[in-house]
Amino acid sequence: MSIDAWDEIRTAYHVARLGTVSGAAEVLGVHHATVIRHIDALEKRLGTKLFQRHARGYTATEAGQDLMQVAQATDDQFTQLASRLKGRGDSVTGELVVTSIESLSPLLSPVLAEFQMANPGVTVRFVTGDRVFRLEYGEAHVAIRAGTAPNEPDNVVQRYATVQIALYASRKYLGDRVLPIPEDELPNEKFMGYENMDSRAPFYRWMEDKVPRHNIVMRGSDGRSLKHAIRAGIGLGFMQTWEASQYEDLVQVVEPKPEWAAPLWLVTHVDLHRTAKVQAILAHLKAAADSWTLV
Amino acid sequence: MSIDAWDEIRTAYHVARLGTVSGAAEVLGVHHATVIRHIDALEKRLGTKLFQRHARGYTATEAGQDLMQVAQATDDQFTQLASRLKGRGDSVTGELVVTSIESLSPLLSPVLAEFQMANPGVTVRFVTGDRVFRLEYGEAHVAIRAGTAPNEPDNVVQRYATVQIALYASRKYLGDRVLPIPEDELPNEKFMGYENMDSRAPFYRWMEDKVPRHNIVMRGSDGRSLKHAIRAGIGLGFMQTWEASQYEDLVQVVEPKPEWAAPLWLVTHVDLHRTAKVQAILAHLKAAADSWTLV
DNA sequence: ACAATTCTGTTCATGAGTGCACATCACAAA
DNA sequence: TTTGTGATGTGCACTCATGAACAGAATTGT
Repeated sequence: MSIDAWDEIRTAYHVARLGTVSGAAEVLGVHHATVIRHIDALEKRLGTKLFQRHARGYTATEAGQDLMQVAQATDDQFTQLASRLKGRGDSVTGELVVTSIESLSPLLSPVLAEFQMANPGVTVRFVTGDRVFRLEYGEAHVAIRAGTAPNEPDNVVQRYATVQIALYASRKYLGDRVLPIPEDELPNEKFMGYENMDSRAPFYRWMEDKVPRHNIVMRGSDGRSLKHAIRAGIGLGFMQTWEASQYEDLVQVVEPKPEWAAPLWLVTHVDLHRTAKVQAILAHLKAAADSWTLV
Repeated sequence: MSIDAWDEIRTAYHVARLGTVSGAAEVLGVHHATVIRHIDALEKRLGTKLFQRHARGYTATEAGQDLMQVAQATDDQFTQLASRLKGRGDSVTGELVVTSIESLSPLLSPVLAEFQMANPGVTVRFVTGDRVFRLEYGEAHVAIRAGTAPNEPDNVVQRYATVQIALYASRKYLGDRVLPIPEDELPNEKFMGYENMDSRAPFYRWMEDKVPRHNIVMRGSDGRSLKHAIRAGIGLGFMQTWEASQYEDLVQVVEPKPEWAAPLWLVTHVDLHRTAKVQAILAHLKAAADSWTLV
């Protein structure tokens, strides 16, 4: 059975500490009648006299002194807690959880690593997965979403960068073909796509639209395996321009189309958005985006 | 700067523990609106978000988890305190401070020692002194007072035993005198008295009245030295009958007079009177008095 | 797909707790 | 002795925190 009158204990603590009801009332910022009532209620609740009353003030009994010691410790702990929380709100320390779809991982990882090195006090956790991590359940501080603008309530959404998408193939696949390949001949090429058909990404809808089923020769569930397949020369596949540019053996078969481009969104929960830590990572992400050449 | 909203912390603790406002409200026995208000107020006070709100409930942020740990410890300590105080009210343990005038020390000491052996958990402190120890300042649990009935407020006074006083002398002083000495010849004898003249004890007023100054040959500040002086044969002196009867060499010169008798009073502070410890010592003192043969 | 349940969040009337004023008492100083 | 100060204690008016009711939203069960 726990005590459900912490404020009364706090009142009793100050009375025991100062020795008088009036003094405690002044410190607590309440009327001395309130202090007396708190003491009476607490003694009734505990079934023990905590103080001996006399005209010069209240002196604590053994029980009262015991309570004072416990309350003293509590007061110290609460004070420490308060300063700790105040400091935490203004400084970037502790855990920082960032989530995004898996395909943005190679883009974001170095930025996050950079952020961690700039803020040694913070532990960055970068979680990716097929399921959407929900900010409102505290699963992450920041989410980088792609596609249509998310409009969940209680989430603050900011426009971020835009990822350009183009069609790539390896030199091995192309051989000595002349580029560019005319657009109306593209459906005859072999393609690769994602495992889950319900991907609403515009470039995949373009592919499902234009390319006959039998020419989609491979599907993968993650971007890494698709990338390897393209480089192995199985066929054409969509890639982000910045990622493809890192590989010498990949050739841009079709230039990025505006309708393929995927907008990115920075999403944070409203309860965490104003904290220094979240603001810091947002600023860092934006600064990194400025140095990107995605177009 | 300490926190002055312990109840709000308690509320937040239960919210963090249970995960929902409704659940916390039920445990706390308050309306869920109250819980929401407490959380909002506490977050505003601390300047930090403690929870992320969503339709399924509240999940604690890092700050909230920190608070929960501290509050958990506090709750444990308060629970322990409560059970400790409850036990203390019903059991006779800890310190027991008894005060009386110094002259009652030989009468009470063995009784208190007996009480301590019957209650091993208690530490008896028997304080005597010329100054009156005040119960209302918590200086003692029980006082044994002599003389006129004390009527301090907030003190509960009970009639105790009556100490009989008589005039004694040693055989050495009396020699082969025939007893009793006629009352009108008593002023010619040598007397001993207390140092402080303002003693309002009736037998001393009798002495100051009847005996001329030059026959009061010695004054002492404590009973022990007077007792030794009487046994050494310096003169006559007042003693309590029960104490004098323990010494073979002392002779009762004048029988105890009713007007010399000193009534004893058991005095306790009203705030402590109902505790088991005080009740136990009072019962023990009364039982000891029943076995006395003071008359 | 729809209903039921279970949360949060807000508004408004009410009552418990608070503040005020005054009485009382004890101690100290003039 | 008297006066002044500073403490506890108590009745009364009032305010603020609380509780009730309702609305909205999301999840769960059928």
